[in-house]
Amino acid sequence: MNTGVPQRKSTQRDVIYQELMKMTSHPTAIELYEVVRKVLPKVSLGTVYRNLDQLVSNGTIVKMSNGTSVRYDADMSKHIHIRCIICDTVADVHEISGDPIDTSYSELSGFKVISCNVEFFGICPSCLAKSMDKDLSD
Amino acid sequence: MNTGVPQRKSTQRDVIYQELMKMTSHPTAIELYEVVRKVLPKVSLGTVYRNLDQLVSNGTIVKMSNGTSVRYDADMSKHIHIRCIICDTVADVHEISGDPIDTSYSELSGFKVISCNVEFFGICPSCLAKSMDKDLSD
DNA sequence: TCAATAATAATAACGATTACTATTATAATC
DNA sequence: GATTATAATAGTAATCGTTATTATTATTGA
Ligand SMILES: [Mn+2]
Ligand SMILES: [Mn+2]
Ligand SMILES: [Zn+2]
Ligand SMILES: [Zn+2]
Repeated sequence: MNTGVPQRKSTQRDVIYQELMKMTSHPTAIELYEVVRKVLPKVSLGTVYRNLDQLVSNGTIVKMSNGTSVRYDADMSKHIHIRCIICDTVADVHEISGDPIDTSYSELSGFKVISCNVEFFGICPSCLAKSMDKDLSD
Repeated sequence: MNTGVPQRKSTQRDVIYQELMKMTSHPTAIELYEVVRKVLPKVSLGTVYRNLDQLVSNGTIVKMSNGTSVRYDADMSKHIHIRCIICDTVADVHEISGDPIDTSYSELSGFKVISCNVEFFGICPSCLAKSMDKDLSD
């Protein structure tokens, strides 16, 4: 078993993290699994899930969800996300001047704050174009 | 079937929305289902899911997710959320002065913006107290 | 009243995630 | 280097939130 606390070296975890770092697509566990398999063909999906959870727990990566899919991001630089409600693409918005939100808000409720996710929802340029095409053919 | 667009009157949808409005707990679909059953004992879980989706689609309510549970909120006033990573409680933070985030950030990526969710993650006062107790008994 | 069809209840199916278990890999001790 | 303890893994089964299906019911408009 593994409850996330003790941690010894693991080739699988290293590859999972390295491959995630290379990606800018905010992959799901399964999408990342397909990538990791190319390096470690015998890796199991459970190992990907377990290690992603660990990496999230110790603050090495972040995960986000819209209720449909859970996506992971190894980019810990300050940025927010926007997700297309049509195709589920997640794009980064790095051009943040100053703190996007005031962390002190959260302290009002007596919580010990660990992390924060700011996520916009909308329609991506590609899906916008497609819906234009559709409108024209009416 | 129902793809969310046409909409005629429905007792079930009214009760689902009314009961959600009474709650401040940000219930899951199943939690809300248990409440709605007390009013409409024959309601089906699928109806709750279908109508919640509809209400989200037309902007009447919002949903949020941390990857584990999807929760719904009928409170559309400007506020953000903080969720306990231990017990999954979601609390409101209403004391927002001005916009918590600058919506213009998202426009940089060419998306048509529809909504935004700001969610903090942390440990709630109750779970903090419990972890204190635990530490003492070590 | 009557047709058209949106919405529902009941149930089956699906799929992402988790749990389980025997085996393997790691790190510490001797 | 051998021994030991146990974290981590691969493979698989089980779980469970959500969707899909379908026959039936309710709503709306003519
Ligand atoms: Mn990102
Ligand atoms: Mn709220
Ligand atoms: Zn899109
Ligand atoms: Zn808590």
